[in-house]
Amino acid sequence: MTSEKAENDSGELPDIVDPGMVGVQPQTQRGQRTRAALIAAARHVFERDGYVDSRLVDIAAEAGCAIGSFYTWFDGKDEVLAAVLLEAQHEMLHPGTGRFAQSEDPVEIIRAANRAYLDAYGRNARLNALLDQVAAVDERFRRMRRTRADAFVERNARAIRDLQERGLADRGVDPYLASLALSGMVSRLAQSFHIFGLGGSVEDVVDTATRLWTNALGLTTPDVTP
Amino acid sequence: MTSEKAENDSGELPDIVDPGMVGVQPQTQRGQRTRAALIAAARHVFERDGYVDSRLVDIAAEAGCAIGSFYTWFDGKDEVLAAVLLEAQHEMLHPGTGRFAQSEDPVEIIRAANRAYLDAYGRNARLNALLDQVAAVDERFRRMRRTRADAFVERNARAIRDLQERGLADRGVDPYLASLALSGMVSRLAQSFHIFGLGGSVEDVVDTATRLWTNALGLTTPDVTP
Amino acid sequence: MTSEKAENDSGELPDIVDPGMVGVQPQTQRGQRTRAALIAAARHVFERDGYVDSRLVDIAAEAGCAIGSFYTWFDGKDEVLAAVLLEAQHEMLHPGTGRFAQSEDPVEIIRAANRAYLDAYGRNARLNALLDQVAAVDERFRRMRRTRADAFVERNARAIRDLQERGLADRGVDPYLASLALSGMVSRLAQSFHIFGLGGSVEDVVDTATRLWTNALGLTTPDVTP
Amino acid sequence: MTSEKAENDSGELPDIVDPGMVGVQPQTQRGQRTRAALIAAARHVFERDGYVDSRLVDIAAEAGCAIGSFYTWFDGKDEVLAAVLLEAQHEMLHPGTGRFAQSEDPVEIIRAANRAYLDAYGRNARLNALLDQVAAVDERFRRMRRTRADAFVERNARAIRDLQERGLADRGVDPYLASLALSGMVSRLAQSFHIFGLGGSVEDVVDTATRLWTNALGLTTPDVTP
DNA sequence: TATGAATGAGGCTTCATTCAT
DNA sequence: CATGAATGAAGCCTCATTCAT
Repeated sequence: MTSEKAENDSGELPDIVDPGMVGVQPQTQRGQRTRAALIAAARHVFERDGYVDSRLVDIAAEAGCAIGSFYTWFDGKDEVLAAVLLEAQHEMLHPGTGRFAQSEDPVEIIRAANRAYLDAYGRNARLNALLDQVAAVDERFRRMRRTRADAFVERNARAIRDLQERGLADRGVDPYLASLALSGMVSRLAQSFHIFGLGGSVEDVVDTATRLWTNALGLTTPDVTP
Repeated sequence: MTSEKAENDSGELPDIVDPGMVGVQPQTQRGQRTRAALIAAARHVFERDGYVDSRLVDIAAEAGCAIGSFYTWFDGKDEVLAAVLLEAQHEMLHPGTGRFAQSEDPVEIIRAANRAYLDAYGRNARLNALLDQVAAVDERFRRMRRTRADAFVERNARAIRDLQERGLADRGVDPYLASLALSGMVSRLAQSFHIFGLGGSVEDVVDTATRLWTNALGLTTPDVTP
Repeated sequence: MTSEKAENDSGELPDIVDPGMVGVQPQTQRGQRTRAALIAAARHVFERDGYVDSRLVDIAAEAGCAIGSFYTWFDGKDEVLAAVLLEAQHEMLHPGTGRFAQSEDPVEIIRAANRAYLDAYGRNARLNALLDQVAAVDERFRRMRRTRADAFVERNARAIRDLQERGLADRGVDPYLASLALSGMVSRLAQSFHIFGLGGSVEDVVDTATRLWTNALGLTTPDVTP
Repeated sequence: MTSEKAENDSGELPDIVDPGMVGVQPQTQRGQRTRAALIAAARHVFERDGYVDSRLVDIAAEAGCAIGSFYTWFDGKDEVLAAVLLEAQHEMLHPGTGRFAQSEDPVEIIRAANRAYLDAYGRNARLNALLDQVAAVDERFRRMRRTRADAFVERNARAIRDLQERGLADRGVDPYLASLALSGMVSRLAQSFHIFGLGGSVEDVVDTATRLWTNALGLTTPDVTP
């Protein structure tokens, strides 16, 4: 487990953004409003123009306040971005598999997790693309993305190890490496689907991902009869 | 060859960079030298500072020529980058699976392809990271990366379809989607290994990738005996 | 007393800071406290950061009050500075030579005055440096410093004239010019000693200053025997 | 001797400004001209507006070039100032006592030195004031001023020691401290005269300075007859 | 009185691009 | 072809000051 905060018993994933990184906290309602407006405006502008090409002037204008007010709450572009990501991280980290988790069938659990991941990715598609962009440019956000990815990889690695121990999954693969590979596979599919505009239905993608995942682990028997 | 997906008979992958994008061709030896020095310098500076944070001034300095000379050969930063990528694209597109391709065993062919991909990725790791970075910022390079990725996906999709038709691979998955997923999986592993510094040996990664890939397609029988 | 050179009968030196320049006088105890805290904080911040580089925000923070409260009491940075100097001016103007003044020996009187000056300068060294800094930037404080310097020059000029009239000091020099020169000399020594960190003991400096001063006026006989 | 470069045999004072501090050296005549124009313009603007209140825009405008060109040659305001001072330092360090130096009479030598100092100070009065201002704000220039002052103090200290050894000057004072005091005295007079607008003629000031200086060292016999 | 958020003019700085030699 | 100086639009950021609560 490389993430900073240990995962709790309920299977929650740890937070990613260091809250100390996100600027000053307002002490009045008015400040609250302005700061929130700035974060919303920043998300909008970032998603529209990209991080690199965005301008603080536009963010302030979109938030309906002066540029100086921006600096009342944030130290710069990177700090609002951190705040934007902090706001979005709950949604992005907890895809909400809960509703399907009651099933006993590992395959169904995996299918549910994949569908949840794809959905959550879609709801924050532009923000995910943004994080990719900014991670390519700024070390701090690269770490942030890495931490987020690790959270999923670790969780899935545990699940795989569990299946292996129960004699359900192929013991010929290292659970961590396998998780890294398969989690990456799903993440890539999500990217292709939601960002690059891969055609087809979500269900097809979920099905394929699940089939490959379970085949790979030996949970299902591939149909290879000629 | 500028078409995105065409492939010639010899099994070659298509070129990615539009040659019309890479600047002026020198008429003299002196020009030849300057232009080549600029490309080498650009690659060096890009890999060191990243595309966004690099400065033409540094590239010219590294190449040992004046900034004016840069504009003799290229129209701007993006054009040198295109030239840099053009120079590297052969290496990046043709990992050189040839030596193992003679084997009849599909598993060995896949293993060889995975190893070749990982090696090639490693030899151009920083350039790959660079392409990721720049793709996040510039549409044209996004397309370029996409084209490159597509080349692999298409090739692998054909291979999968072939295996399915020969009754060797699981018919339950769409060959294109499966290729997209599995190619992405290997690409992610390469990224983790060469860029993010995942521990372990290349062989472990190759083994895991191959095992998962072949399991997923039903080419191998996973070991799940309790 | 705002006149520049007037001196009252008791031999006191005139006040330097125009009381009309130092802001609003509080009507309540609470106001009293806040205002005093601001002055103390301002002195602290000014001495730490210098006048030019200091920020009102820091002064307010140091005083433990909001920036708005600052403007309740002062109109700006210059006004607090004036208040700071007003608080310190008594100490700076009246070095307290009294204890030695009873001596009849002119040399001893001069020595006592020099020692008193040096001591007083030291007790307010940082504030003196601050006044120098601010005088270089703001005409009003330049005048203030000038007035303060003049007070000493005038007093010493009278003393020199007195010694000349009593046949004890060299009549070949203009008393005012001589006072300007010798007062400046001692002031510079104080600066060197307390601000620039000249080595040596205070006594050495006092001795040298006194010897040179009295030699220069012919009060003592220099030792020049080979 | 605390200055960086040792004084040469001919009695020259060492340079003060570190030439490595003054920006880029032009490689063409055109660059030469622009850079020189910027230095001249900077001196003009600094002397008119003071260092703190001066704006780079004004300097560039005065030099007749774009603001970007300023940054071609200097890294910022401080660097031009260093260049300005470097240009002026020869004049300020070598007042040119030569014409009177042939006299054997120590008193006449001192008088000549004082007159030369006062003249040189006057020719660069505004620059001296500027240096004072900036020294109050920036450590680097404080050191520069200090070095310059030290050069004079050291030179005069040597002269005093020499006179003492020849049995001409009061042995009761430490030569370095005495030089510090007397050099400071003359410097203060120059300041009063040229910057603060002290009335009277230069000759009067020179006479007083010389009389006090020589009295102080015992080179002359003060007139104290009642 | 005290608070703390809002304001915005104005300075600084960067660097891709142009151009005269 | 090469050179290197000139250009200036465009962002960033600061902080004294104002103002509503």
